[in-house]
Formats: sequence, C-alpha cells, structure tokens
Amino acid sequence: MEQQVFEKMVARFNTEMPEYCPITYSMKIIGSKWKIPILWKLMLDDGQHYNHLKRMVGNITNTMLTKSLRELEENKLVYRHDDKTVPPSVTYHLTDLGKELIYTMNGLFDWGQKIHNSN
Amino acid sequence: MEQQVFEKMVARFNTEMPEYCPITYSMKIIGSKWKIPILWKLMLDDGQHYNHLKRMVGNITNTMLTKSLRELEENKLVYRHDDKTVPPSVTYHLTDLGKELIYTMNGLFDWGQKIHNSN
DNA sequence: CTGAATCCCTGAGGATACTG
DNA sequence: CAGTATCCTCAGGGATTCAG
Repeated sequence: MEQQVFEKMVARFNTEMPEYCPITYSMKIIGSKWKIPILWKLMLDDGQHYNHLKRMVGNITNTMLTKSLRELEENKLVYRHDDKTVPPSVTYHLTDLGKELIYTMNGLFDWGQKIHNSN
Repeated sequence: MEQQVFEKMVARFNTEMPEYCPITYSMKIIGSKWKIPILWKLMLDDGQHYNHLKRMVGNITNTMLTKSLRELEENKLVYRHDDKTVPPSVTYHLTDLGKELIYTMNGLFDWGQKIHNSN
C-alpha cells in the first residue's frame, strides 16, 4: 500500500472520529465466537432451518446458536421467518444490512488469507 | 447494495473458501479487547512511547497493554524499537501489514457509523 | 422441530505491587 | 521509563436436560 493512501485514511479517521470508535462498535456486534460462522453459512445458503444451520456451522450448541441468532436479529443482520405451523418451521435469512456487513468483510478475507499463507 | 454484487461475493467465497475461514482467522488476531484501540492510536500518531500510548488508549492496564503489544508484534502488525538506553526508551510503530489491516477496516468503520446513527 | 432452563468451567482481562 | 509477577473476578461459552 502506498503511503499516500494511508495518510488520507489517517486524515479521514482523524476528522470523522467521534467519541466512540465505529470499528470497535462493529466488532462488538460481530465479535463473539459464532457470529461470523453463522453469517457465513447464511451467506452461502440463505433461508436455512434452525437444525440445518446448526449442522452447517458445526459444533455449536443450541444455547449459543439461539443466543447468537437472537442478537443478530436485534441488530437487524438476520431476520427470522416463522411459519407458525405445528411442528414448527423456522428459517433464518440475511437482511440487507447483514449482506452489507459481509460485503465490508471482503478486505478482511483477503488480508487473513494473505497472512495465513505467509506463515 | 445490489443483489448482483452480493451474488458475486457468494460465488467468490464459495470457491475460495478453504477449510478455515480467513475472516475468523483475522478476527482472532485483532479481536481481543484492546487491539483495535491500540492500532487506532498508533495510526493517528505513529512511533509512540509505551507510557504515552498507554495514556492515549486510556483505562488500559500495563498487563494488557504489554500483552496486546507482544501479540501484535508476533503477528507483525507492530514493531518495537528499543534505543537500548538507560533509562529505557521504546517506541511502537505500525508495520506495512498493520497499515494494510487498518485500510481494510474502512468498510467496517462506515458500517459501524451507519448503524450507530440509525438507532 | 425449535428451542428454553440450569448448572458449570475456563480463560480473558483487571488490580496491585514490585523491578532493572 | 518500560515493563513483570501475582492474584483474583467475572462473563462468555459449554454440557445436559426438559418442553411445546
């Protein structure tokens, strides 16, 4: 990366930075253990049922899957569709906000891949 | 975001995805409580001394500052310059890799700001 | 099938004191 | 100035069981 690009960012972050740090704020929302894996699996296959999603993520407990999904709902990254049938049929979907988040992760994807390979 | 952009990403992540998730990998490196604040302060003012950095970050303990800096060093996001004088004089600097990481955070910055304002 | 309710444990992080 | 060394707390997460 060229120095100038970085300097522009410093200038931008310096002027736009409020009392809080937007990056830290974002990280709080998606930083817990299972958020990214869940969003990831929903991205690759949207509208999955609870148990299917659980199998896809792998090794996650009911407790954590439910808790994570509830938080993702609260933050409007995921929405829950309930057919209100018996037995229940529920599917989980990415919202536009969730898709936008994943889109911003493109850079982190490349960066992670790069440093993982350079070991 | 248009649907097509997202679809392209899904396709890309689907094909490039190895056994591990690069995003989760990145998050492990920068996900602990003080990493972003430290990188942030170093970006705004590179080459700070230990105690100055500590004051800038605010509320961080010696234990955590040292630990975080050591990990950032290991991951080559930060390097430590020691003058080897008595009393000691040490400064911390962002590496190119560290700057690249922060650059990738631009999207997350905007995203965090957006959802914070929409509350 | 989609969870909720409990109980439990580890480890991230904090408080405090000390040092070359 | 730039850290170490100890000790301690608490909350994130896991295991298990139960339920509509």
